[in-house]
Amino acid sequence: MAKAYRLRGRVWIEGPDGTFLGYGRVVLLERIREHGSISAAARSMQMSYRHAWKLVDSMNRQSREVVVEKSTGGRGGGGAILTEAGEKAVAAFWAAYGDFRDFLAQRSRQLDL
Amino acid sequence: MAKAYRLRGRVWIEGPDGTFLGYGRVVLLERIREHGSISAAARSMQMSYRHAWKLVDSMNRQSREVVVEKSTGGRGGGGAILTEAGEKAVAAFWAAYGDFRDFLAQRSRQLDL
DNA sequence: AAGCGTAATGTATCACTAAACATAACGCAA
DNA sequence: TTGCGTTATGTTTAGTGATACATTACGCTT
Repeated sequence: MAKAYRLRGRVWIEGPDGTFLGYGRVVLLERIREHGSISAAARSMQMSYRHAWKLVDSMNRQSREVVVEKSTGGRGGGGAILTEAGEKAVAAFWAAYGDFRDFLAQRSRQLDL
Repeated sequence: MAKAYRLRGRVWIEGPDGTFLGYGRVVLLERIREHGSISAAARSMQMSYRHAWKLVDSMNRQSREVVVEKSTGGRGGGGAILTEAGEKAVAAFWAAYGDFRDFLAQRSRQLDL
């Protein structure tokens, strides 16, 4: 039996200005949908708010329609919600990601070294 | 027409001790085959000798049979050659890499955002 | 014995990214 | 008007990996 080699990798969706969606970004979007705010989403995944905010800003700037709508002040201090466009982006990424996982698994089996 | 999004990514072959082969490592192996030494190979791709040596060492330690045979001293100061096992490893990586390129191209076309 | 170009390593510096801090602005509620 | 939790940003501080330097070992050639 061969040494346990396997094919691994990463994929992301890129726009004209660099990375638009990657694994971490998509998880962040889902956490925002779940928690209703960028700060709570960041906390839930041990990410600094600063970093999370920048990622959301990057995604919003690269998307035709914003993926996250933010509000400041008010009851609870404000918050953020995932838009329809955001939902669609998340789904598109997971679809590609799932196929990629399949590709890696299949190709790992074919490795002969 | 949609904004020009595309799927991008990276793949590598991983062993029990981390990365075994990646794009840069395989190019390095090919340069070693071409130039006959680690130092000349490193120079040819603007890589520091230090780094190139570490990569070769990592690959050799992770492979059942070494991928590069090195000799020190002697006429020309020594050198390095790609072994048969090395050739096989290079070929295996390019095969997976080529399929991955196809996968990305195909999936990029299917992206609807 | 001396010289050459390479392998082999240790140490230090630089570059880039992520994380940590530190505030300000905002708008509703009490 | 004060307080609260969030968005919004600037600044500073690690942490990581690549790069640069510096040195030794090696073995053939002349």
